[in-house]
Amino acid sequence: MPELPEVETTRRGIAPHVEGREIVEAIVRQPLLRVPVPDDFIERLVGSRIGTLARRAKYLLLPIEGRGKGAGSLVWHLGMSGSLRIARLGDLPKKHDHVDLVLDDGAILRYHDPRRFGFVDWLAGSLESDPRLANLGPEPLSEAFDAERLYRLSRGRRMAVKPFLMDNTVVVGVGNIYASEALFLAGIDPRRAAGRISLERYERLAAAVREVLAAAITQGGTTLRDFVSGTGEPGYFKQRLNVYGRHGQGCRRCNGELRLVTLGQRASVFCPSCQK
DNA sequence: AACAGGTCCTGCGGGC
DNA sequence: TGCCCGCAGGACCTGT
Repeated sequence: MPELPEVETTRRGIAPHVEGREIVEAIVRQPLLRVPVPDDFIERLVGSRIGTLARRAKYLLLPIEGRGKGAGSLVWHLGMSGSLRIARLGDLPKKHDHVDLVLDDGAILRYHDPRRFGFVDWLAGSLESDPRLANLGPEPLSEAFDAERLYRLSRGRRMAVKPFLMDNTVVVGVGNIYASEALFLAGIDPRRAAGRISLERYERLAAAVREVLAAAITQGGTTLRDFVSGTGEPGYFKQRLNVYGRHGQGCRRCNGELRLVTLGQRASVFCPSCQK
């Protein structure tokens, strides 16, 4: 479900409700997520306080200002179908509401994830000490991400540019929706070999990635089925999608029929006349 | 019944 | 031979 804009929307939505609050109760209804909820999850959290939320790639990071057992962070990933939102005492958990953190003002941070591809894990040390976070590429909205990087890392690579753009060691946070959209905006055929794209065209692609992610964050993310922000609202970027999910329909630029192909096991929609 | 927003692992083939 | 890389395919799970 969530790519970078949805995770960032979640972070912004829940932050005002959880930062600085003490966790008074932790409830784990289903510990078997992609990574099992740690055995000492509850004892680690109860009585601790939540610091300033951060995001790295599609991971949400919740600093835990621990007491006896020491400080650390929760690393929370929403997988394909996860969402974190604020509930109130008395809001009964629904099916697939796997984890609750009950806060000292009665708010509840509630994790919902039907497919259970997401997880919440405890990280005792620095972010670099977690292998999941250590080898990530740069944030797409940071200075470290630019065309020169895309160009350099792609030389000699025969894989299609779309899966290349979705490689977390190249740049983080770009999933199937926004990779498709950025390639449309840049006018690049998603099937083109990554190593055979010029620096000039990567300039357009890097700009398109930044543009589409920033616009999606502004719109509160993309809601395809069930994504909701931390406060329960859907995202409105779906109305702005040019290609994702629109195969068989007309291109918004040339009105030609959008085509569907599979690249790296993922559906990929593009306009054969606008994307070369 | 196929397909869905994401990672993680295995295995193969090729180059050194 | 052995090791590393790039890449493809499958696995994980439930809902529609």
